[in-house]
Amino acid sequence: MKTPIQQRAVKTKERILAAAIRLFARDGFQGTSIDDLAKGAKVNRQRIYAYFGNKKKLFETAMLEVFAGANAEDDRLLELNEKDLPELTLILLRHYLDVHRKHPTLHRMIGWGNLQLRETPQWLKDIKKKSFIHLRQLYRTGQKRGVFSEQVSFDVYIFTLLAVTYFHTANRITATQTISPELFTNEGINQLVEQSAAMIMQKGN
Amino acid sequence: MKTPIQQRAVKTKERILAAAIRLFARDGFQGTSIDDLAKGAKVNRQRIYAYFGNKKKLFETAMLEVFAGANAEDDRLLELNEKDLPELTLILLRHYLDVHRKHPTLHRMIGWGNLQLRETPQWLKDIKKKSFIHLRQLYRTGQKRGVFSEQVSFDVYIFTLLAVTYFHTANRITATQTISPELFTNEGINQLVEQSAAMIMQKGN
Amino acid sequence: MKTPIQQRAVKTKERILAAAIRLFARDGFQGTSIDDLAKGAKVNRQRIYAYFGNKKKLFETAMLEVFAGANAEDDRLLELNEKDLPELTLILLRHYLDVHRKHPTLHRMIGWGNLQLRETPQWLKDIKKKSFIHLRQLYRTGQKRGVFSEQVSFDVYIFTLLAVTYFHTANRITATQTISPELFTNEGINQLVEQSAAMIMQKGN
Amino acid sequence: MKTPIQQRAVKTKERILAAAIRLFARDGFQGTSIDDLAKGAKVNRQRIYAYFGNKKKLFETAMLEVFAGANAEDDRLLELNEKDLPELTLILLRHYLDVHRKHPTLHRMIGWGNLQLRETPQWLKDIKKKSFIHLRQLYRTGQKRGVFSEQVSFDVYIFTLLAVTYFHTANRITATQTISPELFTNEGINQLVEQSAAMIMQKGN
DNA sequence: CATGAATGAGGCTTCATTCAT
DNA sequence: TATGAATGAAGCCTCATTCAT
Repeated sequence: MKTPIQQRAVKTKERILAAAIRLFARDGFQGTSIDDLAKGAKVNRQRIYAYFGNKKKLFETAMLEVFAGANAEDDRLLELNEKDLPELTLILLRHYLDVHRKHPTLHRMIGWGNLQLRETPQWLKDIKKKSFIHLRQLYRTGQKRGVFSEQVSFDVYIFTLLAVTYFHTANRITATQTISPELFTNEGINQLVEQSAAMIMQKGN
Repeated sequence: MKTPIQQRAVKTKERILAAAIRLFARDGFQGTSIDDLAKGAKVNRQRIYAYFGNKKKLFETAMLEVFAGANAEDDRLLELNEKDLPELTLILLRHYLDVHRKHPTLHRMIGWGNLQLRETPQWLKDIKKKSFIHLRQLYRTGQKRGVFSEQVSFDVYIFTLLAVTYFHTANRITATQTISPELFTNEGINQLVEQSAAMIMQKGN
Repeated sequence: MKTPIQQRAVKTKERILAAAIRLFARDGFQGTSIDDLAKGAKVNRQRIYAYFGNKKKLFETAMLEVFAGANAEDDRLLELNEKDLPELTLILLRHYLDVHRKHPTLHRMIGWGNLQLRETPQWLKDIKKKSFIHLRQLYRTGQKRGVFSEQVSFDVYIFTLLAVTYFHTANRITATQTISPELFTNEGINQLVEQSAAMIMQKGN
Repeated sequence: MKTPIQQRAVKTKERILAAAIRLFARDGFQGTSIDDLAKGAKVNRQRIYAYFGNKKKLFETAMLEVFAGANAEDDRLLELNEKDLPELTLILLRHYLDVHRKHPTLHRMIGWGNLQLRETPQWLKDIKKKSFIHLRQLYRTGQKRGVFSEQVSFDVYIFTLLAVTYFHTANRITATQTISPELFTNEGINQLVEQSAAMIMQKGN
């Protein structure tokens, strides 16, 4: 019994998208050819155009898919509550590092996007909104309780956490040489997380 | 004493390198063609091969040039001394942001490099060494005087500062949407710097 | 008696043929893709192959349809009789211009055909025969009565009329520039018809 | 001793243009591929782009070349004078037929142009102006002397002659079948010319 | 030193057609 | 009857590079 033709198409489309994510993340938009994609997906070149229009649209679809996939992890953050306040920075640093670890294409897509996009894509907007609303409230509570400084806004706080985790993931190659290779060993990562958290949360000290 | 002909050659070579920096930073290695470079430098295509061998070597030369140029700014950091300790974090954040502002190709070259290079280039190795030696000593002094926590190593400290400034510069496009557009206004940048510094240096509070 | 399904098929076939005439006339054989045809007829690509075999056969069918449709207008000429002899040239010029006006795809199909066909298609053979038999007889009568010169054969006479009307219709774009734009205004057309008729029929003058 | 490189380039460019005229005239814009052109000119594909930009520009250049070449023949018409008035129609019909015979690509380029161009190309303008100024004056003289009717403008007169000669050349394939094959034999052409001239110039009869 | 000519490979995309449901 | 999936070839054009002057 053969697979219904529409399901075959779904599989084909998925194969293309999977290959697109893999290859675009690795080699970028310009570094990936339609031929590479077709071979990577084991698909006829023309199928790509049938399903995704052109290379650019496929790239955007792949990018969106990666962002959405990675961002789904942030749902876990909604379960954080006041009990977690003392360790919040540590938890968030570990969480964002973990997201990058689980979604190794994410930082590369962010990188390619920032380098190649001239304008901000609208679909990015609010992608992190849901978790941020929750975290912002939690942070506010933390400020009232003296866990966080009143001087430091939530935006700056979360910006710093995202910066550290992104920078650590994306700039491994240059930072290994320019700063210190030890920060990128397994042990180094732990130290980084703990010391960063201590530095940022030293209010309580 | 150079002959006029040699001087012309130097000018030509400089024009090519300048165009290479400008175009490679903007469009990346794959996004820039030899023709673009030739037109950008107002030079015959063949001159590029005569002076730089091939496209890849020219890219590497351009990258090195950008890194070296930007890094020269760090010499200013050697003048920092113990009097600056209380405001060190603020000073450094401003300095690194300023470097990116003065060398707008830097973060893009770092980005392309991190995405395209498979291995760490050796020449990056000690590029920041000189300023770091000085800063590390200063930081140690700060720790002894209780300005900085003993728990936080210099590597983590400087890593965080570089992360924040790089992230702010390089991820403007995505971060504008996902985090907050206000962090990228002139006023927002000041707030970011001051609050970050406060957060990181709050030991004293 | 046809079943609903068969009627649907007829409608589909007609839609395809109508789209084919429209698109082939406008863009030619090579300029029209099967996809264009399918979209133009709001039909699945495969239907075209089911009904017409392939692109070439569809083109030939469309061409034949246009020629036949336009030629049907010539039945009106059968009603011309000896009373019309003095104005015959005028009548015919107006008639052929009118045919082109009513069948704007005709001259384009003639054009594509003459440019693309290597050999004369057999089905064209006697397409104008019926009206020509009648007109030839009328012309002979005109010659006997001194309306037309004995020196000029019917073939040359009718050839000239067809040439003038076809040239005016088909070569608008080039003739507008090379000869005179005024011949292509509404008023200019009338002048052309009347002066041509006068020129050709000036025997009586 | 080798050919100077610039002369080689000239030869190459000429080969491309010659092939373009031959192939575009035969198969049209869409029917001719860059590969066909490259092979036809025994040239690397890329040379076409180096010298002519793209396919469309090459087509336009070829078209212009054909028109200019054919039009140069019209200089002969400047030598016509009042002595030729009685046979002017005959002379012109023969001349224009001769032009088509010597420039067999002309009518095809006109055909492709009329079918494919949406707007009138500006460069066509005035291409026939020089000879027309002379002929118009001659025709006016003929009218004064009673050789041509005052009723018939020069524009209509010359339009008719061009229509007949173009139609005969371009519509051979369809007209052979629909009108009469005999008009396209050598003898038939003579009859056509003479009878047409007689018909148009019968004023004097 | 500098230029323009030339090349072969590969880029993205669309084509006419056939297959499977 | 009708549809969507799939294919391989070919379309135009640009690429990085080398050659000849």
